[in-house]
Amino acid sequence: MAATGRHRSAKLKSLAKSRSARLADVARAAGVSLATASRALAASALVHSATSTRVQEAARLLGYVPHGAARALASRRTRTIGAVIPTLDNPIFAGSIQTLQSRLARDGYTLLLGSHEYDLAVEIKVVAALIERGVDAMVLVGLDHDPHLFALLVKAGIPYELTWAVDASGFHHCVGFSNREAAMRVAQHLLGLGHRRIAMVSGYTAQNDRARERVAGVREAMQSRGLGIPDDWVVECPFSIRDARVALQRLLETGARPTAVVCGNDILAAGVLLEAASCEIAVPAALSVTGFDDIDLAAEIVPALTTVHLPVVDIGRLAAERLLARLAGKRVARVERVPVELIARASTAPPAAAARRQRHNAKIALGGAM
Amino acid sequence: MAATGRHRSAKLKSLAKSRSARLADVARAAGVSLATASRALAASALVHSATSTRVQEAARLLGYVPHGAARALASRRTRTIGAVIPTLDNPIFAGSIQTLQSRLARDGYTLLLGSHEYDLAVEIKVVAALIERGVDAMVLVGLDHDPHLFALLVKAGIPYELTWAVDASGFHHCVGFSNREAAMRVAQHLLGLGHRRIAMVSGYTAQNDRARERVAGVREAMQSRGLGIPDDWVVECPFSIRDARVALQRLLETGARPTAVVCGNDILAAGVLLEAASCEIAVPAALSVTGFDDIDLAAEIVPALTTVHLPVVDIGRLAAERLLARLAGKRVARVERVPVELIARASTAPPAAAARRQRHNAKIALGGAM
DNA sequence: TTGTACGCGTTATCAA
DNA sequence: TTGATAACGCGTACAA
Repeated sequence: MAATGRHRSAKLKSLAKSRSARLADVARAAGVSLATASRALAASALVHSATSTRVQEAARLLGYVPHGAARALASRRTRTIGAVIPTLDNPIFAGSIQTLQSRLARDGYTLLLGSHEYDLAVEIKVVAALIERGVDAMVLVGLDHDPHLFALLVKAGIPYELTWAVDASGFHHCVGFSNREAAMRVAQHLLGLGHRRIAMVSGYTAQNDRARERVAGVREAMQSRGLGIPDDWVVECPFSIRDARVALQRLLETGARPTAVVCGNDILAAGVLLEAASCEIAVPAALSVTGFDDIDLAAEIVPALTTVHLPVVDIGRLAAERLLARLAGKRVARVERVPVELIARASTAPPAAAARRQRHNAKIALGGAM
Repeated sequence: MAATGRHRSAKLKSLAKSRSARLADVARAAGVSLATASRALAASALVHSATSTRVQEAARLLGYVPHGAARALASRRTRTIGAVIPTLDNPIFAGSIQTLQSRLARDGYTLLLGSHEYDLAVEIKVVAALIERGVDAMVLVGLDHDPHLFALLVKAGIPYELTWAVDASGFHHCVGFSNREAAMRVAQHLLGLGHRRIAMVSGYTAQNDRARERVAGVREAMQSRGLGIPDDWVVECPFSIRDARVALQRLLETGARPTAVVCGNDILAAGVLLEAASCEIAVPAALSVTGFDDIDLAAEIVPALTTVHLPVVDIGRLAAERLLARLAGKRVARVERVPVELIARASTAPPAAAARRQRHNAKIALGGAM
């Protein structure tokens, strides 16, 4: 119906009721210049409070909504932050993105989301797309990335935070923890219980530093006791309950049976627990099982899962706050470590042999001392 | 180091090696005008293929990245789509967002994500923020929204799709299914098994049409058999395993015990199953339990959960494709229904009394007929 | 098929 | 404290 911009008559324009108001309309209504209107709405201190309220009022009356693209073009920032994660199909990433998004929204920032399903070739394309969208900053997961990815970010002058891991070199800004040390603690817990025959069910380690470091951590803890893990006792599979069940089957087919299975995350551990149950392998009596992440299910499943608690919410919040601080020109420590904690629950116990030995020793002790 | 825009000398500018290339640079390098360069990169048919390749090459050499904001300002579209969901802390939303995002990315669109944690007052603010960001279209969940929300979208001329439900009035574009009918099917399954005493554990229904319709569906199915549900047999709680456990406890405290519990989703059902196990209530012998959604866990938990399978991936994909089609000027059916399916697994069985009766009848039948 | 020139709606600079 | 005006980088109607 109404003319839509090709006709430039001021009178027509004021009649085209559907055209949404822009800053010029607000300025005219408030009887000030464009510049003053802009400053008033930006809550700049340089404007007289009377004019400021007049402008605010005019904006409210006209239902003025700033035009993001125009603002971005002029100010050279979009108030938009990109996050690229492996997948949303994992409660820890979903939870941390959730927090990231709410925290950013509080400061007027919006989250642009991308995911790559554990394919780093996809990841760099997603990153490029977000850069083109003009994100002011970016959140990534882990240390493994396409070699050109950081060059892209640096060239575009985009600050970024790596999450869920810490960069040993201290070169990248990051907020996370040492996956290796956390995994070592899991292994030490099992070693302390008397386990010597430990197997693993892990996610694919090829393009995933977190998974790789968790395997390395278990290996390292065992090596320091002169122990090792046979290659066919480290089974890699996708992060799903079903795949983990198959993985346990493969593990059990290797002949010799482990007394404990360390899993790369709680999803895998849930699969191992369920498969053990359906094979009538008692957990923890005949097999100890550990997870990683401490998702909700871990505490509720039977038997409750021994796992490593990760501060999912803190990671999202800290990533947001560190980026907001940096965008505001503040300095932050390059590396921010968050605490992780081993939660010992019912899925781990001394191995059967050790349990017998312990009972035996206890009897002797009782008989001797008392 | 280098001058950063305050100095406008062309010579200085060409020396400031870090300034990223813009279209003018590409055009100059290729020896064409701005317009031709623009068209060549837009893969317009109007350009000679030789010039086109020349421009592409120049762009590649210069590492040219289009400026999203400038492009958006000139073209009046951002190639960005907003999605606002209740929470990512639910595998069905996470999964469907995942698909939505990948499908959009395939067509060069990026996803702007917001969530509101089941608070519609928050939702409308998030929507307003996305509109200001200039999203070309929007995806929402369900039918319950702030009354002003649609006005906002219409005024901004933004197409949208409602998901996970169908609008009975046929007014809104939507892709989903009837939550009421799906819930009726669950109830009919239980009624068919012989259950008459059915209770419910539901999410909060106040601002959530999906939850409300599921409760209504069960009530409707029972009423058509002259049955009902006492008010204290419909317990509402947050969507978490822990809260569902508490809900079942409250249900059992009401004195009379139901023979079946219909849960608003699989998370709640998992909580009910786990709590029943820890109370030594045999499922399904002493209590039947149903879920809704068919998340991964449903098929794996013991006993495997009878639930309604929802096509999570299809909903995300269809929402994306319908929106892309509409943005391309094509027409799509206002309402797109996706099929849902009752999956009967091990968590449901005839109630104990009915089971006794059935065995009894079977004996008589055997004795009489053979 | 290509080029010219204007407009997109803001912010920021500079002068008043 | 305010105003005039020049960017910001690109798309596209129109002319050539």
